[in-house]
Amino acid sequence: MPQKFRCDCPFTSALDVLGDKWMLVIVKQLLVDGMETFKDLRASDEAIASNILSAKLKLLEEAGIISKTKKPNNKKTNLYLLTDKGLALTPILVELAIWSDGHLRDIHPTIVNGEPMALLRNDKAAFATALEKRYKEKLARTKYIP
Amino acid sequence: MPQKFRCDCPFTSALDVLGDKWMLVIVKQLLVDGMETFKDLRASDEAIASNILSAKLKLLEEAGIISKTKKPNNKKTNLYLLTDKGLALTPILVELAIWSDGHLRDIHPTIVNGEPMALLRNDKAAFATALEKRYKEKLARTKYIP
DNA sequence: TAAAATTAGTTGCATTATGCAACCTAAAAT
DNA sequence: ATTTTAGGTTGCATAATGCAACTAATTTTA
Repeated sequence: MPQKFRCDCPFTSALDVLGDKWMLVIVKQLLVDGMETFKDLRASDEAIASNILSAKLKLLEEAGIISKTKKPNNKKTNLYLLTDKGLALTPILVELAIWSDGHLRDIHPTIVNGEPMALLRNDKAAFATALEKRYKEKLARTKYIP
Repeated sequence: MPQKFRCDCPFTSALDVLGDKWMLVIVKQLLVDGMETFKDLRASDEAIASNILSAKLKLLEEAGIISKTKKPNNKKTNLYLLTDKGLALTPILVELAIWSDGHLRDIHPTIVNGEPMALLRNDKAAFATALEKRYKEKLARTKYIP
């Protein structure tokens, strides 16, 4: 079924696609945590159930945010990779992390706070660019079978 | 009940608070659309049900993103206003709109596309600053009864 | 000042989304 | 040839969201 949109507002429309508990988390796992298979995503700290993961991967693919392909020389393992449309979500993720860093530590003190967070605070545009660059290099290394 | 967090990831933690269909839409209505009362929010294009609105306003207040106060000289009408923590969500909203503008028009051609979108495209930081400045001026004009 | 309208909700019930545990199939590894 | 692994599906439980009707207090109107 096609995506439903509540109205013509650009803010709201993004949330019609992305506004749930899992969509952006999965994008983050692919972009930031280096995950690329169903198994990777299942085994994450976030602990998504396999039926939910399956459903969300379908939605992400329908939305054009990820593409599903096979690992080279392997008929079993699927690769889930971000498209350009999915990579373009990087600045949103970066802003989410900045807000967490600045405004969530009081109620969630164990949020990670190492070197990468210092980089993020220091120059968010550079942080986003670095994430995108790293991911594009990974794509270039991956023998991509569309 | 206190907020539950899935893990210590700053990306995921923001989504534990904000990742649903309504939280950021309500923040947008307050920040961008100039809404401030229960009635305003109900009457929006997004058409939220009153029980859901009621529940989400409670959550937003518990999270410290909005504060509830009374309209001056009026015992009936409640004002919902963004706190600093809520105003700090502006860059997230701006990035969501940029992504919609650039990547959602193919599947949702009626997304608004006027003068404000041109400003957004041209300088997103200035756009965010202008939104925050306008809101702070509005707060200054509002006789605030905390 | 009494009646009408407005604001800010609540309540009960239906539908949809998410979560859990068990299960299945095909491919890969042993 | 057998076992293990990857990528799911299925059935059922719980939680989130949606709809329509209703209420209570305040404010406006007559």
